[in-house]
Amino acid sequence: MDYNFSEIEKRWQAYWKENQTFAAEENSEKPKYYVLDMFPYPSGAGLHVGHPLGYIASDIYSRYKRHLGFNVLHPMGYDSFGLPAEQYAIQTGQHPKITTEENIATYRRQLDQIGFSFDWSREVRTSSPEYYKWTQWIFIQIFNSWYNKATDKAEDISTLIAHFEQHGTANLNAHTDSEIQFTYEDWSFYNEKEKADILMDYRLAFLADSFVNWCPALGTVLANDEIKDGLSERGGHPVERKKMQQWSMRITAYAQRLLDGLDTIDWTDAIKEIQRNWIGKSKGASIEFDVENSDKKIEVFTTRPDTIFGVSFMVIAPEHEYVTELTTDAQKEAIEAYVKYAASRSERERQTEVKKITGAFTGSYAIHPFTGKQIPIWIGDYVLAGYGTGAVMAVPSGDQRDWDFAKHFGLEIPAVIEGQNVEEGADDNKNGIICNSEFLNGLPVKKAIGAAIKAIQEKGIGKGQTNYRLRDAVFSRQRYWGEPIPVYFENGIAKTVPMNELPLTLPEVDKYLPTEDGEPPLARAEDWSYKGNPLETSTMPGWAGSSWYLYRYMDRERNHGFAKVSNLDYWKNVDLYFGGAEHATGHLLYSRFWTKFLNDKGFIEIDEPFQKLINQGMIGHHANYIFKVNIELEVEGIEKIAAVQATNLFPFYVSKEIAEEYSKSGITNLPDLEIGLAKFENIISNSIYDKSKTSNILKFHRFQIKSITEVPIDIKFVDNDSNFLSQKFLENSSELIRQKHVFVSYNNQIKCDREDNVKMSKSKFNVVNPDQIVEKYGADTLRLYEMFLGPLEQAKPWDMDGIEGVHRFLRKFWRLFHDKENNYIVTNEKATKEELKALHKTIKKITEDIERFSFNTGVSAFMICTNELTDLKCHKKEILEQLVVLIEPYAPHIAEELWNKMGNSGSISTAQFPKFDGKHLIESSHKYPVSFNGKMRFTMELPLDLSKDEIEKTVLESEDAVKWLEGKAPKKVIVVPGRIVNIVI
RNA sequence: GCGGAUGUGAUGAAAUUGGUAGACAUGCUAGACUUAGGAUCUAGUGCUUCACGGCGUGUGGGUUCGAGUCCCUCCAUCCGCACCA
Repeated sequence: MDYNFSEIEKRWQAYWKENQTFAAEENSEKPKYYVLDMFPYPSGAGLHVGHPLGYIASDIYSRYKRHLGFNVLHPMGYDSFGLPAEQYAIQTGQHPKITTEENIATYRRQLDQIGFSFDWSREVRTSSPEYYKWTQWIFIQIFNSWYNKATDKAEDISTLIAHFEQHGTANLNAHTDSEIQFTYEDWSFYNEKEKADILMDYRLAFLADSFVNWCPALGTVLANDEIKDGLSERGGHPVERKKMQQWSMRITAYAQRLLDGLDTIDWTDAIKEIQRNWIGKSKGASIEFDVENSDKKIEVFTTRPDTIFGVSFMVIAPEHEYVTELTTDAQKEAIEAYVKYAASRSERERQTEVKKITGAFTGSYAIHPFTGKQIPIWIGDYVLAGYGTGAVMAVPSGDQRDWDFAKHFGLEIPAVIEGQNVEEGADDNKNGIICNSEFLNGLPVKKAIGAAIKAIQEKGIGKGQTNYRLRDAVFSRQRYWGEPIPVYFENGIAKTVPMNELPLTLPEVDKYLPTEDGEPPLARAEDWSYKGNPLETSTMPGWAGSSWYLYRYMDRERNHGFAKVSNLDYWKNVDLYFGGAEHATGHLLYSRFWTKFLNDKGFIEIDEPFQKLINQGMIGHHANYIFKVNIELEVEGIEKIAAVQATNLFPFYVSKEIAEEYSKSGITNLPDLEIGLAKFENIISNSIYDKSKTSNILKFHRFQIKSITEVPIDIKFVDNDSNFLSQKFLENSSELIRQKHVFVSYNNQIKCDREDNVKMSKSKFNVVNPDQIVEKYGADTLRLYEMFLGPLEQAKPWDMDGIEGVHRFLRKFWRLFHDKENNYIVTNEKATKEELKALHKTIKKITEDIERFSFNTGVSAFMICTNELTDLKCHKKEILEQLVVLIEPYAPHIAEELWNKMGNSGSISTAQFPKFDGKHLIESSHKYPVSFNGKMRFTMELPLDLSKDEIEKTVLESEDAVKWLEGKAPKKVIVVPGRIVNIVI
């Protein structure tokens, strides 16, 4: 073979490993450059072709920076706590630690064979006690801190205690949920528990009640996306909104700084906008409404206090603390039913299904603060409890959701903006003039807002206020496979495990499930206590470990706290960060929060973790589905068998066509029972199903289809063109068939449904693994191909169609150095003008493309250059040596090989990057496109030193121009020297 | 619903400041070499037309000598929305 990539790649990968080629230097004089990839969760499916996309891009940039003389830090690790390993543990009993280690080993092998220039001496794993010791340490730091708004910083809790001891809450400007005011004397009389409770309202990591999606049957809390139609995705159990005591992080204290920081970092506007929205700063007013015959006041926040005269009712969340009290006896039944219904709906559903308008009247009335009118108080699930005050003053003329609610329940819609047609819908634009609003009449909206706030303040019923949509982040997880929270409870008081006893390691448990009482899995551990006091049983969320890992990489010695101070000072923050945009509001916000916190406490100098961010697009792939028919059987002589049981007993799968046919038949009794039966017989005659064991079951006389569910099926079992389930799969004993699943088909063929461009995941069985590609074409081809697919930031489907072309290119590149017999043919001849032009054009293009992260056009540039040099029959070292350095970031293995063949020793990785010299590109003439009325008609080669007038004259006199002018005189001629000529006729 | 993005040949795409639309690949067609081709090489390939030409960057409009690029309208698709990571 001419270009023996597998031998070359293995050799150089071994060389890099042996020589620690890519280890970042300690105590370097060079300028630093820190390139980081979001570390992967090591899933059981292994690395798929989507993962390396970002890694290749970051690797190209890292290698490029090394050529420019930077000390590059380019590490990799694993975000190795997470649900999938825990799910697997629940199913199989295998410790997640073992699963995770196996998966990491696979990832490492796969990463190594792609030839990344990672500094593996700094690897981190969030699940290793050595690492999470410091995650726990940071948690304790946060727990022992409060936010002083006066200094606009997190401070040690001791300064707060000192303030309480001297002044009580007087002159305190803290970020807190507490409204309790007390004097220093009060404080001195509080007992330990009372003090602890007060401090808890100030701590940045704190215990509080939060709403969660509780699934009683599973005994666990579910994520929004684990819930489908109010039922758990796994098992289909009911889920309810429930208040539970949870650890939370007071990220809201940082809302303004998180907002301001966005202006200092180089991220895309899209991501910044998402974060701005998430933080959701809004200016408006908080207003308290009195309630008739009650001393309760309902507090609302509105951005439109100017529309206060448009309020015709109030809506409070079904979970609002006053619901019970506000409900009159007459409405009791309705309200209770509605509260129960609302609890069954997920927050997502409540936000999404806006057309489904539901609510109930409490029977109570609030009093309008200005008009004194009665305002009915409703509950409605479009108002979310965890959001703002959990109550809104409804202005149906100004807010579409309020308008929909009013229409649905026949409530009044008073107009407050001149010219408003309240029958058509709400009008939320801020350009109108206020009317029907007493003292606000005639004011434009923007002025009215100020006037309304002033009036509200004067009346003492509220004040102007800035609100943030951002909520405190729930930090507890009722799971096993996460960092234990280093807290124990002594007489009900939360205390942290002493620093010198960290890490608090995960205990062994008999099962990875919650206890019978619904306690998290850690409660199963024997003696899960600290000095006789119970330890916290919830664990930390996935974002804990990933919020600070960038600092751990800076210190390879792992011997100096969470990271060595001198190294923190040298590396500062990540210069260039690669990762998916899906982390926009999770990881990317939380790590900014922790960085600001660590900065406040003086542990680090920097304020933002990631200076520049690149979001690589997702690589999707098609997924295939078949349809599982869930039936209810009536077996001869026996009672009806329930749906779930029948399905398990006799599950069958059908193609999309049959599923649709079944769906159309109303999912009741099948009209063509015989046909249905015949299909079963057909299967049996095809011996897909064990006949001997089914004879009894088949004696049913009726079956009902209860539902049809889509089930993903491994793409490797499905023919790519026809979407038929492969014959092999049907014939051979597969896993599904071993479980006695039946496939109903026509002519023994099952056509699967196909969905294109789906995110690759183990659960969809559509993962494309890079291993076979590397084996067949080599890592350099994979690297180039992934870059060649399209713009890095754009989502794109994976297909293998173009990979041959990229591979052919590398072989063509190889042939610039070798003849047909694979003899090395590079010469020391002097390069020609054309050859230098081809090279420098490429140097310019490649440099610009890397700088703007346009790697796909970079690959094209290499192809063009190689094509040109091949045509020029150029085999000259003067040209090729530079070209090899140029291509090294993209295709490092072949570059190392050729670099050494050309007589260089050692690695190419720090060779100087070629410098562009414009003198090779200077042209003496330009091929001018000549347009008539903007349409290009012909081109004309003209010297570049001609003046505008000379160009115009020459062009107009040309034969082509005369033909196109058709004897008419041009109205206007536009000449842009060096570019175009446009003639207007 | 709210928020963010994307629409260009048969396909992945290119066109960096408004200046020759479709570079570079894939696929396809024809040819060469070959016992053979899933190897290699050559030519062609936006649509339409015998041709001259006409039409072409999701839709409709606007600005401009000139628009894929700027402005407005509508449509379609994808992504995120707080316990997936």
